[in-house]
Amino acid sequence: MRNALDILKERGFFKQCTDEEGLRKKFDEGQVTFYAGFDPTGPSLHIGHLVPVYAMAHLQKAGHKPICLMGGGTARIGDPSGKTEMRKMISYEEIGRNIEGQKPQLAKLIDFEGSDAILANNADWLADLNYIDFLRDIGRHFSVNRMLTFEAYKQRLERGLSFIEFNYQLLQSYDFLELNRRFGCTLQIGGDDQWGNIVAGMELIRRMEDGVESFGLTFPLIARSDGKKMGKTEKGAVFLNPEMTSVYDFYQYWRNVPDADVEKFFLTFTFLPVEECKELGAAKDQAINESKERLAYEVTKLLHGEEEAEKARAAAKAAFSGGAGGDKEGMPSCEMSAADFEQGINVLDLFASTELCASKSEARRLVSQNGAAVNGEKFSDVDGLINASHVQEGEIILKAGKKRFFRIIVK
RNA sequence: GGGGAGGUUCCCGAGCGGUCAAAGGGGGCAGACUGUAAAUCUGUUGCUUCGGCUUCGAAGGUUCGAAUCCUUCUCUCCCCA
Repeated sequence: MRNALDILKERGFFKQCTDEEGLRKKFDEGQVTFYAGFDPTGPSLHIGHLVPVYAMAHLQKAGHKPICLMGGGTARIGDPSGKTEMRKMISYEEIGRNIEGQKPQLAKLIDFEGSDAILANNADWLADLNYIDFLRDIGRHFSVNRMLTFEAYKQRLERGLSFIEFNYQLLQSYDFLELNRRFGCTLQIGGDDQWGNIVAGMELIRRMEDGVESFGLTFPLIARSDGKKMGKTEKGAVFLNPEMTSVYDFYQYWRNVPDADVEKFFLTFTFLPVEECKELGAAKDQAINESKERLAYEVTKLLHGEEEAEKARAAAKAAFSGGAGGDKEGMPSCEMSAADFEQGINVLDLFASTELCASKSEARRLVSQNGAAVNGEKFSDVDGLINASHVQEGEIILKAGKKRFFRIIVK
């Protein structure tokens, strides 16, 4: 079997490693237990959280043992790495709900059922820590001088850093130590912003466990070539929970990715062979456009299942190829009664009642700027009415701009 | 605890008694161009029954009139202890 390190490298999951040769050897020798941390500060993971999950999936496929560490304890504090603001504190109760929400999402990519993968929660050992004991046993191994040299803290020193956040590194290091003791975990992986915390954890293990060796590996932070934040849209993050981000929107996110990112996204977010990813990403013009359709389908299939992916693809095709034919099932929609259309409904009111427009003013703008369409026909009369004559085959398709569709099912 | 600087529309940031729904930039939306890409250009960007209505940390007050002045409260940042 190929060394897991090579797999990560060729798919773009490798930024730096504390001891590459040592880790390579370790991977060759047998199963390595590794972990990555997740912050249950929200009810659902979003696309931006996925990189570590994919990396874990690759390592698991290569025969290694993953531990997903939910930061049930640390979520109450907030990691200062890469952030300029202190995070809101949330209750244990909310954290518990968040963990329940995220678990099945992790399971889409990581196999918990038929394997020895572990889902841990650091609240188990952090929640009841004794402050004095912790300072004595753990705190004494940390040098403030040293911590202040870490990039994550340096930046925050200018903006302000609370003592609580300053302690994050100790807690994360302690996590690594605990996982090492409990499960023999010897490798921590994470985004490159975690480098400092990972290294600190390794050092703690070395000191407290009498020279036990551990490793750290980080992946590059995945950014979009257009500078937009990964997984963020105008509407906000693209979540994995279909109630927060519809499968259709999820699909559309990948469908609309910049050309320059296609190869990278295939490598990172699908399990297609490397060669194929490169080919798909190297395509030009119409061909790369088709690559994006494939990308959207593959990623949607992985995270929402084949059936949902088919629906989203069919809905997108139906919407973009002129409206006729195709399955519109996956398109955002609502139901209205036929009686509502007898008198006719003002276009502005209708658009404003859907997710296409947030207010009537916005609808007015849209219509007067010639951005609205009904059943594929431009509709620019602000005072126009939508009535029964617009109902075609029991539905009305509204369109805002070039690619936002909404389907009204008339009963 | 003492002193100072501030909180403006999605974000940054002007405004400092009327001409302010509030400059400018970013972002967003729409149009043109395209490939459901990028870049570019143009328009637009509080809500509205189009009469008005609600916004400038919160509550009061002064004024014909306040984002702009006064009082109290609150939050943030900085300096000193």
